[in-house]
Amino acid sequence: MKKTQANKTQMVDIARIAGVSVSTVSRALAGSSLVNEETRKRITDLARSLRFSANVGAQNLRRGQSQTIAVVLPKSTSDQQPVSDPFFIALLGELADALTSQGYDMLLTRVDEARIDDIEGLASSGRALGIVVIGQWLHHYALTALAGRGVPIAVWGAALPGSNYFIVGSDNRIGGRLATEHLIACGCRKIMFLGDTRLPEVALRFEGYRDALIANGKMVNPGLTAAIPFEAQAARAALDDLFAHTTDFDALFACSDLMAMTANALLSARGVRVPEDIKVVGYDDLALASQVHPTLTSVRQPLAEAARALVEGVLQAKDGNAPTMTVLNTTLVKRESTHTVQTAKKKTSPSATTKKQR
Amino acid sequence: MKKTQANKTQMVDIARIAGVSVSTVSRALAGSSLVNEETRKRITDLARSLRFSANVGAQNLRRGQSQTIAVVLPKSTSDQQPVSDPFFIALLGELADALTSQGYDMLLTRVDEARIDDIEGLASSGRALGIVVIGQWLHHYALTALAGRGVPIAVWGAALPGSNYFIVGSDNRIGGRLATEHLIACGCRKIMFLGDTRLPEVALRFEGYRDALIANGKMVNPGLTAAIPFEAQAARAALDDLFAHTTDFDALFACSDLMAMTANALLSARGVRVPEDIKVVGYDDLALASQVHPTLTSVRQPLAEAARALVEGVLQAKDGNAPTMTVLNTTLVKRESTHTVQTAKKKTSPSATTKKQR
DNA sequence: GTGAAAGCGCTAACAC
DNA sequence: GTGTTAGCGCTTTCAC
Repeated sequence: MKKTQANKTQMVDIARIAGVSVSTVSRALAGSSLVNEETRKRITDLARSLRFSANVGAQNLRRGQSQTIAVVLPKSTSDQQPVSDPFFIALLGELADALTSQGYDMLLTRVDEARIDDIEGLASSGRALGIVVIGQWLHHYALTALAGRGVPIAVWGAALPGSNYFIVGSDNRIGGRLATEHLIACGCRKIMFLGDTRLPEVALRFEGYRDALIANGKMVNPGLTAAIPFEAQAARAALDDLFAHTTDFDALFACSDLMAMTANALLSARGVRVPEDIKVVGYDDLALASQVHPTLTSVRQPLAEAARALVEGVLQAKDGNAPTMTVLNTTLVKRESTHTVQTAKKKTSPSATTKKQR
Repeated sequence: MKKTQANKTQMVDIARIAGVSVSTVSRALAGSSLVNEETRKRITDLARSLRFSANVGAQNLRRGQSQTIAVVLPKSTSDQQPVSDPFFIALLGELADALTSQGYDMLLTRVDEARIDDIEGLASSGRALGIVVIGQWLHHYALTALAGRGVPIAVWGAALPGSNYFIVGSDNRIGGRLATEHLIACGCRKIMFLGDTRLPEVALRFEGYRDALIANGKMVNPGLTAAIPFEAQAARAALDDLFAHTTDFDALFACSDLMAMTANALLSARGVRVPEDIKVVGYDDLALASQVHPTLTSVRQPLAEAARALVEGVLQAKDGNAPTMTVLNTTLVKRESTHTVQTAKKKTSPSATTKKQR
């Protein structure tokens, strides 16, 4: 008895039954016009009734290419959280759809940030034709090295001029600006910026924040900046600490919705009301943003477009094209957390209780 | 010039440089003890410095098996949401880790529920050795058919006795019971059950709910049941409608944290306080449950274990073993949303405003 | 229009 | 210990 792949039907079986050669089966199934219409129908019908699917590995081997794209979700070594931010998940979902609709398989891998270099194997082993890297990154160097070695990668992140790999991101600077302008328009005068500016994307959002302040004749107040991390637990601790020390602000601009929600929860627990006492803007416009109370004003990034651009990027990278940066539009979605309230304001508003600067 | 896989180094290159045959390279890299220690070292060093990874497709083809497991996330046709519930994401993350740590690749696919049968191709094409199906399902029939055809599947869901495929789930009945008992212990007397009992898992949770009521000498009140769907938008609409018609309850037991949070938000918007006026228990114990205000009491399902069991399940299914059902422990995590408050209760408590039954 | 034959990159008998 | 050889299931020349 021949050693064969766990009794799966294969082309040779179909060929035998149909009384043709394997090549004809292959051609028929590939929709080649070289094959007689009648035999083609016979073969395709047979294949369908046998629930035949061609062995993809063999196809790839023969064709010298794969139809799979790897998606890499970095996880920080410290943070053992399964998946950090819902935002990445949303992007992941869009990626899955974008890939599927274009006929690619999606290989999902979570890699320890410390071993980011390992992802090269995904491409060099032929498992995937290219790699999409999602996530916050302080990894510019590693990614540059990978791309330099010819690994096809496209990265979700901030547009860093002169990088040698494909980057897709939203316009963080405009995003920061829109959020801040809205808060200013709501009458806020002490807008606290929440986010770690060491991250390129956050740095750009901060620039937008500054742009908006300056355009309105204000200055950036260093006391109104807090380097809150993205990771949930750490963010909560940092915010709690922050609010324990100061409440001398009348608005928060948080660099993620998760952060904004956590801030809301902590403020709420302290008896501070949103939006009456403090207005809050988040970033990402998660589905959840419209489910919580108060519903959250947020900066939306066009995820479906992002996914398409990332796929396009890897494919281009694979073909050896020069890297590009795709910057997508951001928009502000206004909701309850920045509503301007008509009713008499409590004089106990925290923004009135302490003096500027701590 | 030979047609070769986009200039990737392969075994033959290493063999040439090392002055040995391809088989020796293969053996050395596989860690075979048959090969001389010295040559092995030479070869492995060479491979490392060349950043060589063996072509996985060729390996699989030759070995007649794949090291990939497909994970399927059904999406309802109506609901165009990228990914429905954060719970599934959390499970997905755990699955990714479980698979990685056991040396398997994860192929992620989202399929339209209507075309659930298509997933057979993932296995029959050799892309994956088996399939993990995640998600709410009214698909028992389709899954049974798949398993009947020999497709190795393991499913996250409710334990349905006599099924022909591997099932992993948590103890929904105990979960429902724990939640309800806790609410009873908190002094609640009109506990509303939120969830669509057409779903097997929800039906079991409802049984647990009933168990707890009966054990405490109470009866199930049909007016205290609402078939809220899991999907966020629909859930919000259904809850909004529910609360518009009745507030004759003093506790909510929601079948997902997402549902509980939405309920919280809607109640909050109506001026109802949690936990002072109404106590709320969710299900899933999302990371978010401890980030919102009030923090949410919830039933936890052990996701890491679940992931391991699912992987184990597919592997067993692939080997043709008889299907098993794995029922994991559920535990109750108590948080603010069910705190018993000492301070004087407002008499405007909604639970006191209307009469039993609507 | 169809078949025969070669070979994708690798592994595993089987020789030596 | 190492090399030689024969495929894994498929696609694609090249014949006819």
